[in-house]
Amino acid sequence: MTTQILQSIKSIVSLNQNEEEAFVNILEVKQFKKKEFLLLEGQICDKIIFINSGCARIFYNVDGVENTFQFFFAERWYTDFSSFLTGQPTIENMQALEPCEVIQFKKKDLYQLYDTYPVFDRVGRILAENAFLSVSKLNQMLTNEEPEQRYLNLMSQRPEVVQRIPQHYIASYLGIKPESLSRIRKRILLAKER
Amino acid sequence: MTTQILQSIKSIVSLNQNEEEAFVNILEVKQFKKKEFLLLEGQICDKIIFINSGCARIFYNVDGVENTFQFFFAERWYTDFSSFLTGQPTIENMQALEPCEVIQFKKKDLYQLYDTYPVFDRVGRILAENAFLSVSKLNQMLTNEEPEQRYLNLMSQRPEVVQRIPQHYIASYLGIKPESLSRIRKRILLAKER
DNA sequence: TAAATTTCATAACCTAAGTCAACGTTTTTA
DNA sequence: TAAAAACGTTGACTTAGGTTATGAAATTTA
Repeated sequence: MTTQILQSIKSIVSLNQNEEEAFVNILEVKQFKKKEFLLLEGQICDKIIFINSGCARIFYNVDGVENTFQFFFAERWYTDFSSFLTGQPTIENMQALEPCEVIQFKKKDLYQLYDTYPVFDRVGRILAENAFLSVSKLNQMLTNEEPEQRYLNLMSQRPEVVQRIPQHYIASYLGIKPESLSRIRKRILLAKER
Repeated sequence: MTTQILQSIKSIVSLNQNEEEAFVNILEVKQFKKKEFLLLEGQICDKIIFINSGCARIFYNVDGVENTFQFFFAERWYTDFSSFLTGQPTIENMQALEPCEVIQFKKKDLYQLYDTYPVFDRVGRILAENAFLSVSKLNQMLTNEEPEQRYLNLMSQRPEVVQRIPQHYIASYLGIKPESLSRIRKRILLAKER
């Protein structure tokens, strides 16, 4: 159950037996059905989530319109770091798109680990840095790429998104309507045939 | 010269005299003329910049097209945290839009401070956290807002941008062409008249 | 301060995305 | 497994932004 998350941690730092046990002790395994919410806007995000299996999307809700901005698959870490840091309610929603098994742990337990085993400071810092790099990259794409180009890049760089995620969520991720994505796909198909 | 940056630091942590002197010792004051580059793509961003006066923009260069994604004024911190962390060359450009006086310090000097005075760990962490919050907010805007709405928000939330920054840079920040911003401004004006 | 450059606005036309509606297919659920 | 819901495509039409070109005003620079 905890094999994957331990492997992920150990790719960052090496843990001795005490440290590993202490870490495993704060872990909680949870199952979510399709469409269930792993995180709901308004909640305070006081946990860090690691996805064992399944996939989920993160979206903002603006006047009833859901703007998807990221997809997460197995082996990926997630927290709304803004809410996690500030203690303010989150405006992000995380929803299972397939049945999900996740491993999560609480902020307060992590902070206790920080105090007992300094090695976890480094884990926390690196997770935070990765979160930063991930959002920065997303912003780069949003700033520099048109929807059609983003879709082409998605196909080549993250094929599992195009294969596993329903198109209307991908459209939302690209900042366009499902009808427009449908047209883009048609354009791409026609271009290929020539 | 160093009054503003010290004040900014002291709003985060309190420093004793030794710590303050050690910090002031790593500071370097620099002047930039209008249009000069404080950071150029391809460089490794191994410094943190604090703006004393003037203003600057950050942009990506994509096939000769400059995509502006942030403006900085006095009292603001800047580093390309991605390049700073990874040691990879930056793809960000920082260009003075007005004559600028900045205070900067090097990564290696900061890391020495970390080792000597633990209080600076907290400074570094909080600057990093703020950097994250800032990119998250940008992501929110890019994901949730249309150019016209973003311009209206810019006018009310950051009037100094609209007042001091040439329109074609603002257009780029909004992800549109100067001609389109001109039309948006006209639309807003007409709407006001009614 | 005169010339050069930059900035901004506007017009005409083009293009991609939005909107609305219809319809067939796939998936979910009772 | 039958009915309901969700999903994806297409068409007709609208709209916002892109492109190209022109010119005036403001700012910079020599």
